Amino acid sequence: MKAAPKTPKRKTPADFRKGADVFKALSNANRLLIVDALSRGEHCVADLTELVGLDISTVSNHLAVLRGVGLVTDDRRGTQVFYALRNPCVMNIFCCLDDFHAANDSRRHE
Amino acid sequence: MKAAPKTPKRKTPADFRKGADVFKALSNANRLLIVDALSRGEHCVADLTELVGLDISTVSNHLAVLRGVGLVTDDRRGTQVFYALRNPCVMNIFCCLDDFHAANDSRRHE
DNA sequence: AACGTATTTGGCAAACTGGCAAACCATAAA
DNA sequence: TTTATGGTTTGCCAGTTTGCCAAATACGTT
Repeated sequence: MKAAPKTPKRKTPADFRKGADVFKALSNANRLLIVDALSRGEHCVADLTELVGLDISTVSNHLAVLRGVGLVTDDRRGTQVFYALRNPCVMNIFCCLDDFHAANDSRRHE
Repeated sequence: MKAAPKTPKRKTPADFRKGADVFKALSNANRLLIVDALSRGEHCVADLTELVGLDISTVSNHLAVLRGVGLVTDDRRGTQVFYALRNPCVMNIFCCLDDFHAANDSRRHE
């Protein structure tokens, strides 16, 4: 059941702003590190804090940014909160990025 | 001839920084507008300037940002400079973004 | 109540933003 | 050479944002 693409192509200024916000959320190395970790499964905040090696409040803020644009979900279970990627598409973006860099790097020594 | 993936998975901090830079370049609505235009074919700076409706120097700066991370190429032909997407992958990222938003939006009214 | 886990808030220096204008560079035409 | 056209670079701006931490707060379990 595919959703009907009521707006086939034309993008509005709001669309671009929305897209820009998502990219901005991804424009930080530590947040990318977090997303990468989440791409391999859900993690609680403490885990992610250890991973990035910053204060837990800082990590919580990073997670809030990712949540703000809908990239991740939070699920409280007892005293812990587990984060996960909301959408596998994010992984695609990651793959695209890899391809992009690979292509550009190979182009370098032509 | 596929390039040998010497580094199959492990991402380094530098990788994340590099990725973050690309996303940062895409984290502006006007630049997104430009990329969208270029996704439909090359354009000279004057065209793009008319499209976004800003000073040509501003547009030139935006293009410099996109060039800086390798997203676009510039090709001088006479007195004009034509810009184009360096890599079709960028379009994939765009598509992913669309899917992402569509998925999130549909989730909104569940 | 006390503990463990996470979020919020406030503060900070540093970096960055997006835009314009003016000066500058490069090519083509007169 | 001069002039015109098309882009780029640089300087500048006020304002915003960044990323981080520490302290205060909230939530849940024991």
